[in-house]
Parts: sequence; structure tokens; C-alpha cells
Amino acid sequence: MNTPTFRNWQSVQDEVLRRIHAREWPPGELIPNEADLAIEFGCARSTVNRALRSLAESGLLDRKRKAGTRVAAQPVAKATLDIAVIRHEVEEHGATYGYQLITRSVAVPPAPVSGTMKTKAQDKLLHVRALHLADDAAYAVEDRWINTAVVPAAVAEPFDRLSANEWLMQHAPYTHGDIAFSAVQADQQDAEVLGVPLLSALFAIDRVTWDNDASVTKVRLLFAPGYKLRTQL
Amino acid sequence: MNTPTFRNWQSVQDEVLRRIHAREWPPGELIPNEADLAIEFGCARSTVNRALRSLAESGLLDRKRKAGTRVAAQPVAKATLDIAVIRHEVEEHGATYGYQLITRSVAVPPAPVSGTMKTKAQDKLLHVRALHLADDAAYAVEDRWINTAVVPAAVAEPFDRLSANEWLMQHAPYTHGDIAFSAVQADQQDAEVLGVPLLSALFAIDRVTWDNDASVTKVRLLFAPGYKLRTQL
DNA sequence: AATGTCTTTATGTGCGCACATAATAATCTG
DNA sequence: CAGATTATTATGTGCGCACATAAAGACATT
Repeated sequence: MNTPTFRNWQSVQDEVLRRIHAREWPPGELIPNEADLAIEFGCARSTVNRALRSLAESGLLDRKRKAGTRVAAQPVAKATLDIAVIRHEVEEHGATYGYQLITRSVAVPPAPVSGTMKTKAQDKLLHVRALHLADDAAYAVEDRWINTAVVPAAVAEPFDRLSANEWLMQHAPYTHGDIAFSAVQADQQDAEVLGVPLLSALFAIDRVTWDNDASVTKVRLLFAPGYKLRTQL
Repeated sequence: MNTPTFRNWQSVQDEVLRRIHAREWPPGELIPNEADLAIEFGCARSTVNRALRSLAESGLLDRKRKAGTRVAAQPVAKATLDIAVIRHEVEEHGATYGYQLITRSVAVPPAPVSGTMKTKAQDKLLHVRALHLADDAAYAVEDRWINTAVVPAAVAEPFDRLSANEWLMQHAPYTHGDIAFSAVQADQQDAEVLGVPLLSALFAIDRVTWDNDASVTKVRLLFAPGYKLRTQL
């Protein structure tokens, strides 16, 4: 029985994957420790560590100090979604991107908005509604509130040519954010803007971004029917 | 001007993040190379490498050999979704999980199904429809096709107590998969099962998993109105 | 039996070095 | 001067070692 040497961490990872997949190491089972695997694979422990760490990050292994490494019993599938600027998303589909500003105003937001954005109830925010188009067809409506206390430069922006979606990417850094996906029925207003029947099922992305403890912006994107968000597992 | 030493890769990462965020290193700009940063931070190059590699993985930096490292101009937000077994998802919300098998049959699937699963048009597959409940309320309908050529053990499973969702996790490993999220209107059948009005907007997850080049299973999950898929950025 | 302390062990990470690799820049050549 | 060749350079990764850290298990104490 020979032991082919595994020179790089990728090949070590592949071999570990193979064993998990072939049920040589069944779900929940403790696998040999790094030092032993290093000897078996004929490489340094750091190489094994790199391979196993990477697999742990993707959720296939559970690692704990002293306790060792075990194959995840419930390999939680981690799907990584790339949320790009809408213009890029459209252009990547080979379509021509279009943009229309619907309304732009400074107003006191409804309570739920100031609540999630943690702004004072009476504080005015910049409110922008706009339509994104792909090949002249409605692609998505954007309904956004911008915290001008955090992004004062936004007050001077007309958002008539460049979407807030894109402008903020460049000018308003954020430290973290929450994002939620859901399905909603088109109301009168949104159905009109998108040119779809009332009560159509729309894919919704709600996002709030933060600069440390201050909210930067809150946006709801409603996509025209047929929209799919895809990724790999 | 002192240079506080950064002893570990996390603190190096934090400092780099700070500089990006403070626009000391604006989007698109080339940052100093690893060796120089290592000197500046008073640590080994491998430590800097670890920090920068991690930031590149999360999409904040673009790295190319020889070309150097630059701050991502369009920091594509990468949202990582954890797709867990439905029972766990329900129980994590503090609700009581329930399960009901609706139908279970062996049948020739419609052409679109055999097409995406790359099975022969006349091949019979196992078809399972089931309902997942949270606190006795409909939570999601599962409509699944299982490739029994790849997972023969599934033929012997009744799926009356344990959902296919969960059983497959344990018994059918996969190498990769595609997943798509969308919004659909409830048709007659689904509306009935979920106990919601016709044309309700439902959140849909379509997933196909593969064992190398053979499809393992194709599933559509339709979630009751109100469902949100959340994550952090 | 319950509690607290110590030892052991597996992972986590840092360092300094080496060489591999990709891509640019510089140089040579027809 | 265009095109091919070679040098240079920044990242990518491997190795062997060291020590840090968390946590399980053994042991002792009450």
C-alpha cells in the first residue's frame, strides 16, 4: 500500500473531500489529527491545517481545540451570493441598462423606517425612488432612504443620471449590513411603475447598511416577475 | 510618530480595514506590497498575507500576482446564506416542527425536470411532495424528484415520518449544486396545501444537487407568505 | 458526589525562509 | 519598430519550528 504524497493544500483538501464523500469518514465522525494526517500525506502540518481550515470555513468540518476535527453531521449548505450594483448585473446578462429617477425628496420617514435606521423620529432623511431597466423593460424598482447626517454629500446629488445604488457604493462606505430576501405582492404603485398586474409576485431585497452604529441607508429593491437570484453550492 | 506593532493577523486586518474605510486607501488604489506592510506593521510577511488574503476572499481587495493588491472599486457585497435543514430552521425560531407527507410516487417526470436533471426522458424518478409545519401552521411545501439510480436506498424510504429534506442530507452526499431564489404566485394546488389565498406571493427556493455528473435530487421549496431569508453583509 | 486544579492534547497562529508562479517591464532581435 | 525573449517583482504557497490557547480528562480535595 503506497501513500502518494500530497504536496499542496489543495490536493490534501481534495483527498479529505474524497474521504468524506466516500463515507470513509462518515458524518459526525472524528478524523485523525493534523499531525497524523501530515505524516500520512507526507507534508507539513501547516499544509494540512490550511486544507482543513478551508473546509471548516465552508461548513463541511467542525473543528474545536483539543476536541479535534469531525465531519459536519449536518453540512449546512453555505451559498454565497454576490450582490452587485444593478447596472453590472443587467449588463452581465448582455442587456442594455437604463435608469429613471421617479422621485427625490427630503422627508420625515414613516416610523418603521426611522425605527430600523435608528434615527430620531422627527429627523428628515433623503428619500429616492427610481426604476432600473434592462433593454427598456422594467427590471427593478428601488425605494431608498439615505441618512444625510452620515452621508451629507448625498444632499447635493440629483440622482437623475447616476443611481443612488451606484453612487453610494462609491461614496458611502459601510462597516456592516443586514439583508433579507422575500416575496411580496405588487401594490398599486409598484405594479404601475413596473408595468405588471396588481398582486404580481415580486422578489424583494431589503438591505440596511451601517457605518459603525449609524445607519447609512435602507433600501428595498423590488424585481420584476421572472427575476431569479442564482448561485452555486 | 510611533508604529504600534501588530502582532496577529486579525489586528493587521483591522488596521487595513480602517484605512480602507477612512479612505486613506481609496477604492481602486494600489496598496503597499506585503513585504513593506510587514515591515511597517512589525510582523512577518506571512501574517500580512493571511490578513490580506482573508480580505480578498470577502471581496474587499483585488489581488493579482505582480500587479499587486488594490482596494476593490466595486466591493461586491458577498452575502453568505446558510441553507439548513428545514426542521432546524423552524426549531431555531423557537417553534415546534411538524411534517406531513402529501404524496410519494415513482413516475416519469415532466420534460423540464428530466432535462435539468439530465436523466433520460423515459426514466422513472421518485417524486415526493410534503408539507413542513411550524407550530401547526404551514411553513413550506416541498416538491422533490430523487434520482433513484444515484440514491437507490431512497426507494425503500417511506418519507412518512422523516422528510426527504433531512434524509437526503444524511444519506446522499453531493459534490456541488445550483440554487436559485425567486418569487412565484401560488397556484391552486399550492395555495390549498399552504392554506393561503390563490395568487399569494411565495418565496421559492429551487435547488439541484449533483454527485459529480449525475443529478441527485431536484427540489422546489415554496414558503408561506411572510417568510424572509436573512443574513449579514 | 460535587467541586476545583492540573495535565495533556489538538488546534490556532506566528516567524523566517525558500521556491513557485504569474504578470509586468525591460531588453533584445529581425 | 513590431514581436519575441528575458529579467524583475508581487503574490502564492510550502516547510519546520515555536508557542498560545481552549478544552477534555485525570486527579485531588472537600
